[in-house]
Amino acid sequence: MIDPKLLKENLSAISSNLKNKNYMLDKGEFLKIDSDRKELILENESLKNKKNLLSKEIGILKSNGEDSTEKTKSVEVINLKLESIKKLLLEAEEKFKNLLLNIPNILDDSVPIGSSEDDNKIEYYSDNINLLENENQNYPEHNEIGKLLGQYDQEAVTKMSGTRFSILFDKFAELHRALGSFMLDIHTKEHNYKEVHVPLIVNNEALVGTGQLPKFKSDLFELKNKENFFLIPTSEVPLTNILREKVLEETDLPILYTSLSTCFRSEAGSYGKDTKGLIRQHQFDKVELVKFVKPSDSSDALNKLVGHAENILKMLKLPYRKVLLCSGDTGFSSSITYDIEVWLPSQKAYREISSCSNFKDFQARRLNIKYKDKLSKKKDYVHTLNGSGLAIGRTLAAVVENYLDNDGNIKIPEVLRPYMKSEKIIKKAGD
RNA sequence: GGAGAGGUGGCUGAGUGGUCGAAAGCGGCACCCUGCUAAGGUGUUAUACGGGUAACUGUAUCGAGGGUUCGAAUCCCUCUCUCUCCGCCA
Repeated sequence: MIDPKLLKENLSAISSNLKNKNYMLDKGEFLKIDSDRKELILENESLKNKKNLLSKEIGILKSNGEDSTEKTKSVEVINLKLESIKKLLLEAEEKFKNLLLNIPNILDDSVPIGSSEDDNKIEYYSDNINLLENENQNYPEHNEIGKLLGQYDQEAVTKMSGTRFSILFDKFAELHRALGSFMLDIHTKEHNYKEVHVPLIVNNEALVGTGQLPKFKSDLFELKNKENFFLIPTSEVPLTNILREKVLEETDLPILYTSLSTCFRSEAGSYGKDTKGLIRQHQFDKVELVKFVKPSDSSDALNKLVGHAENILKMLKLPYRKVLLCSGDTGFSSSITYDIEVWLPSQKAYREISSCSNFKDFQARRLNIKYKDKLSKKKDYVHTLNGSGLAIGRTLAAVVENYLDNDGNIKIPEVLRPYMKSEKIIKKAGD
């Protein structure tokens, strides 16, 4: 959530900043809602003040055995007024809050202005270590490879769950598990994150806190037989909500959490996109990285976070590039976002495999997560960041496609071999 | 799922209808005293939001929400969390 005070004081500047994110702020509406609310608050408070004073006087009169009916009547009159004001105030507060909850985060100054992904800024290409030699050849897609190898069966899963789900067998299943373990091990042992096992179902408030709600309900799966329950679209939600309503000591920071979890997305509005394979699923696994840091550290923390995601790709020797998203492509809650895109030979394209964002105080404000400054002892909102480290299904696809050899087998990346019972090659089915 | 007990400031813990934002102690901070990392003394010490240059001041907050009342930490209802016991279960 945007700081309402900041917004009010810098209305034009912030409104033009948000315009770059394709959000049109109605300045007049904001000012009106804000002043209406303010007026009601003041009236409410002054009436309560009168009431409190009178009640106190009544107490004194009564203890002296004096008559207090006059004053009691005055309070009754005030209470009637308060009742109607309270109603109006609640409405005004609701309106104000709704407006604020629907305003996206302010963009960082370093975000390039642009309207679509064409305006994103590619900052880095890795050495394309694994690219197969013959670039003109048509490479099979990971799902086709999987089918040939007997590890993947789209028809079977469609019968039980429908499209956008997958079933993996045998070595693919093992590879999937290995990737998760490998990533978690690197993040916990080398990047100092604490591993967390999270719930896959969360309530409405948790999702409002991280920014998925109220605006993006259609992207979520909501449980039907139980009120106010949603499947998580990413473990960012439970991980970030761990510290909700907390005041941390400055010395506690930074706090780094990582989690391997299943994620659920309705993928509404993406009909026909990425219909094959593991790229776009209703259900997928992902290792998530979440950071809570001091505001002064957050920009550095983002660079490190991106580095942690890149590290996994480097260790897997997968070709990738790093992209700074332009203003129009940066998400609702984010101030600045880097995407890591992995090379998929079959698509002859780089595809997003990680998205790393600095939310600054946007989520912390919604979740009320603060820290106490060591010197000034003042409380302030922490900054939160998160990124994928990485999406398992897409990583598996990338490994399968990039490590395909000329015989149609897949070499297991060196770093995964300890996790794969020293299997080096996924053999063709029936061998 | 059933039965019971409980949730008060950084902590311990008083407080069952009025001057209670809340005693006392501990802890913290400031100063004083003291010839030395002891003991003692005095004062101070919750948070959020709003008004005022400021001194100061208003509102809210005793797990959460609602109710009764002129007035609620205190009475009533609902929820939630913790603890104990029983049942069930991976």
